[in-house]
Amino acid sequence: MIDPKLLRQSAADVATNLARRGYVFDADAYLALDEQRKSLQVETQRLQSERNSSAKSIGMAKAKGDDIAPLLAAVEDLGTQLATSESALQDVQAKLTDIELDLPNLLDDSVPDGKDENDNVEVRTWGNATSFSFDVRDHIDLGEGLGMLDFDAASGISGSRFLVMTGALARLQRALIQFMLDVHTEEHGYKETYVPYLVHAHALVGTGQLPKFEEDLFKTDGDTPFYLIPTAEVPVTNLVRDTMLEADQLPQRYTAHTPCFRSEAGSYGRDTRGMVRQHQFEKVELVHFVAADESMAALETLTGHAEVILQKLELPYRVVALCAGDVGFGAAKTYDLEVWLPGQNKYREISSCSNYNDFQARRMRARRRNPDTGKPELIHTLNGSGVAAGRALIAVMENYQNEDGSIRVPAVLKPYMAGAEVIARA
RNA sequence: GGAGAGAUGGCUGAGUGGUCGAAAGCGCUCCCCUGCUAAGGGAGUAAGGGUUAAAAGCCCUUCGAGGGUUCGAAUCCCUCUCUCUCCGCCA
Repeated sequence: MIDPKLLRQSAADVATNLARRGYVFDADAYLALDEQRKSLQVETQRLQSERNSSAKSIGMAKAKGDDIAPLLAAVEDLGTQLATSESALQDVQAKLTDIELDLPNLLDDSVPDGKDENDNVEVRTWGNATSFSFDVRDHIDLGEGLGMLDFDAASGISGSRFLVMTGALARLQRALIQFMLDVHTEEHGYKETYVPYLVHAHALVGTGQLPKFEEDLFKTDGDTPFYLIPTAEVPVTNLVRDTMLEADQLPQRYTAHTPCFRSEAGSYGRDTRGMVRQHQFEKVELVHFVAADESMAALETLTGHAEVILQKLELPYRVVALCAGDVGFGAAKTYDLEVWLPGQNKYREISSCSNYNDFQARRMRARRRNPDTGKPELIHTLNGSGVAAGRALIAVMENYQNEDGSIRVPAVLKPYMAGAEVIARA
């Protein structure tokens, strides 16, 4: 959520910033609504004040034993007036809140202009596109050739966008997850966490998936439904909801491995083949909680931590700065890591690292006490994939393939694969 | 699933219809005292919002959330969420 005070004072500037995303913020309509709110609030508060003082004098009169009947008569109409005024105020405030929850975050000035992913800016590359002396296969051919990847079985159980893996391939994904968690906890100072995969709506409002993106989520039945998490970002970031942190408790870094569940509504026809886009996938997530003035530096650090994973796996990748039109709803700035996939002959997103600044913190009421002023202030939150395990598995399969369809095990994963060098058809 | 008890400020915890935004303690800030340290004494210390150019001041809201009763609700009633205890079941 954008600071409502900023919206009121600089609505035009906010509209200009959001226009870079292609988002139309009707500043005049908002300000007109806010004017309504203001006059209703002044009137409501005047009536409330009147009620409070009369209630107080009735209380004192009663304590003295005086007759309170005339006092009661004097405030006869006040109740209904107040009720009318209060409910009108509530209506307007609800409308304002709806607008505010719908507004994406302000973009950082360093975000490049652009409409969609074609306008993203390459920041750096690492490694060279893997070269082969034979015709490369994609991960589907490789996995099915090994007899370890079965989309037919999965669709029989759950339909499209699910997969079944068996044997060494299933283990390879587990190895990737273990490896990533170990690097982040042992080398990058993250605290490993285990979190719920089913969450209440308010947690998703806190991180920004609700109320706007309900159709992207899976939801259980019942009066108080659960939502399946679309990313570990949701439960992990909500660790600081409604907290007041002391200065020495920041920064904090958390990592978690969770499955992620996404309905992929609206992505019909995209990546229908293979395991690139699934309803259920595994991911290792990184989350930072930092003081306000540290978040931009933290974004660089966080991105670097995700990059280390790809470097250790010796997978070629590039870092792109997302352009204004491609930055996600709650983020102020985002770097994507794109890994080289020989099977598609292009780079594909494997990690997305974002600085949310105070956008999520405001929704969650996550604050720290400023040691200089003694006053509470919103913290900043960041998160990034470190990295998506399903897509990392694809990248390993395709980049480490042999001519006979077997797959070499990356050096750093061998300890997690009982020392196996190669995955071959059994 | 059944029965019960709870949710109060940064934290612990009093408060069961009126002058209660809320005792006390802890923590924190400032000051004093003590030749170090430990300890002691005093004062201050919730958040969000409105009014304002800004501040001061004044006002409003907030005692888990939402409704209700009342002139008046932390306190009474209803619903929900969460926590704890006991029973049952269970990986």
